[in-house]
Amino acid sequence: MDFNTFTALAEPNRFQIIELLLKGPRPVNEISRLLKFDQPKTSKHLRILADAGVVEVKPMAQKRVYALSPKPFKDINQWIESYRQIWENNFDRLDTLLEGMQEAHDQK
Amino acid sequence: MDFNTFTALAEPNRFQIIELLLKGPRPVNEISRLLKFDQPKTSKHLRILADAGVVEVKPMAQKRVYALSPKPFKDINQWIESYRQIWENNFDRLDTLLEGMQEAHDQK
DNA sequence: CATGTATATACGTCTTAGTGTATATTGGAA
DNA sequence: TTCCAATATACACTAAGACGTATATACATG
Repeated sequence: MDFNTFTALAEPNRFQIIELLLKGPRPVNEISRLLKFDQPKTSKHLRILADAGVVEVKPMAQKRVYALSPKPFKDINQWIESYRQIWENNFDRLDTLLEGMQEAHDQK
Repeated sequence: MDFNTFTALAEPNRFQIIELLLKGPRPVNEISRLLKFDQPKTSKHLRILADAGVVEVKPMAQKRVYALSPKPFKDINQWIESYRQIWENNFDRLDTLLEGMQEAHDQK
């Protein structure tokens, strides 16, 4: 799991952008207008999202249309999925807890 | 969706802690030892994780055993799930793209 | 090629967050 | 109560990142 994805999501402004782009691709000026970000701010966060592989760009004339990339969503989904049995079980694995205590004891 | 969860996950050291705790609850000294973090560093990141609701503490004598909380996993799962149809479809919604362009045009 | 529109980047500033060291707190045992 | 083990916190320092302003680049059109 690549936590650049999480880094990208962990910033409020970027999260807003992502939630907006979930409705569909948008050019920069529209993202700016709808989220009330000035243009450089929008571009900079889009750059970070693009570097993290969260969004992709399609040039359309002078405009650059940004769209979400499915990969990070699939990554997160797979990560969550791979541990599903554990967290769906509410982590109440008392046995592993005791095992942990045992290791700590051995260390002394 | 609460991106405090993402903030908690987005830091490499904390992510390591989470991956360790996925194997089962652990007391602080064991987390320190296994991840080669000094003790204050471990405690501080655990504090952040606890504040974000990602981990829970159970005092056991002098030791404090940390365990993952299922809630953030369920939250992330639900978030991903709620948009599954969109990202599984690879976001290729050209119609919404055109709709976006239209809005931009209306603005002028 | 000159101009306007759309977007990206450079730069200085400020804030946030992580780190290491030292110290405080908590609980058990002698 | 005194001592030790385990953990938490305070503080000063540093680095990363976000912001606003100014400027550069890209493309279309006349």
